[in-house]
Amino acid sequence: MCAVSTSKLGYHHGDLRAACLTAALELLAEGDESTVSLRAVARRAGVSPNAPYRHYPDKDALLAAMATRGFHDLRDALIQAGTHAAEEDRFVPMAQAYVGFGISNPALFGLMFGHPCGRDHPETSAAAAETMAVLAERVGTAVPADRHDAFLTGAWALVHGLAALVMDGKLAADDRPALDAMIRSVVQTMLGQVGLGSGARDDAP
Amino acid sequence: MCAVSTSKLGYHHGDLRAACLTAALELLAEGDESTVSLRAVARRAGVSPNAPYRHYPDKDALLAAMATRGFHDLRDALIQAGTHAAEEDRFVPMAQAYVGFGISNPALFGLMFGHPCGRDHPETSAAAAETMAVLAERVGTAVPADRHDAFLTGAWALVHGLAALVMDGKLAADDRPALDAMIRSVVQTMLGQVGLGSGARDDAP
DNA sequence: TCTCTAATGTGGGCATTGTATACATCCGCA
DNA sequence: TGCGGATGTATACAATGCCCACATTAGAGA
Repeated sequence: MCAVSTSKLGYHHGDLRAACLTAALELLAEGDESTVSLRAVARRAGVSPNAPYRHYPDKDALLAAMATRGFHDLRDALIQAGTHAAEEDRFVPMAQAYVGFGISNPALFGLMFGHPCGRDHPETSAAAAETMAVLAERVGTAVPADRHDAFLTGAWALVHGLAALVMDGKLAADDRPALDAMIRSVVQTMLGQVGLGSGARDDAP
Repeated sequence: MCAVSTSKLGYHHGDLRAACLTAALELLAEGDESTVSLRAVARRAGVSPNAPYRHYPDKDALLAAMATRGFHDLRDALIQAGTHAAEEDRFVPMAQAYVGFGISNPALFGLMFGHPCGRDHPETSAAAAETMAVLAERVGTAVPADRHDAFLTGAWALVHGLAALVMDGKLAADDRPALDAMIRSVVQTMLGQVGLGSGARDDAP
């Protein structure tokens, strides 16, 4: 996996920076945010407790790097979802991808949006902005001009709120197809009036 | 403030349970979630580090109690906002109250929705459900029946997403009136056609 | 009024965590 | 060959969550 002269893994690790990041993401996926301690990360990377400090000034920096990775993954998922749909009906699959990302990576999602770690880290903020730009760009074309900003904000808030509520267990989500159908129904109900959405279709694809 | 036979505050505190809760809420308001340590709470309550354990089995129980209080406050704010408006235009002030609560108590809001502490605590879940029931009840009357569930889910997701995004700094919110105007614009754009919003009817109740 | 008991608060202690400092080791370049 | 900077280690410290044994007190029953 590593391609940076991995030969013997002796005193020097090779690419400890990346190893810490993946170890931290694994730990986060296996548990919740409290599972990610710098020492556990170091342990998993097979390295002394303080070694990560050579690559991240403090724990928040590691968390911010994780959040950055999360935003990039979310961005890619949104792009892919957007390309597989007709221009007028892009919003539904993108909403499904957005919520789906949250379902698949709940702790990471919480880190990306809930944790203050990204606030002071420009890389994380940039990644977040980039992600939202995808949403805006892919959807903005089909929006009536007079309500452009309000609609974009509303659409973004809608998907984000859906994801947050589903992840919080406030909305039933045991079954993925049922969840996708629910998202489709909600999105079409909310956007069908504004000029987006595909009219009156409410069957699953 | 306390009315539980506060006489001398000697060895026994009088109502340490409540004192811990308010101390914890103060600490949360002054900083972020990491500011709330059980020991700091005990310190502020003027009591030994382990005294809180007589009233809360562990830290999560205290956090859950805080979240419960938060949900009750949010519920009250929603109720009050809903009563001060005409029936058809209730949703805008309620959305403003929802977001306003988040702005005023960002750390508490994050605790209420982001933290897994409320998951295992039925009191917290009940308070959350109660809060959402207010939103649903006050709005549900004006919704077309065929899309009832989808609309309620969407409306809830919309306000919740708005709050989350504003609090994350993704949406400009330096000025409160401007924020309220933005919320009004977004909500009316998304909901105006469905039967709510500032719409076409003008009979006063 | 006196005593016993359970509730409540204290004190000491342990493992874990984030982080600072000093030291060891190694790679690349002169 | 030798040296310097980058990288990892060792040691240490304060803070935290939580467990245990003990002290204190309030209040019910005699």
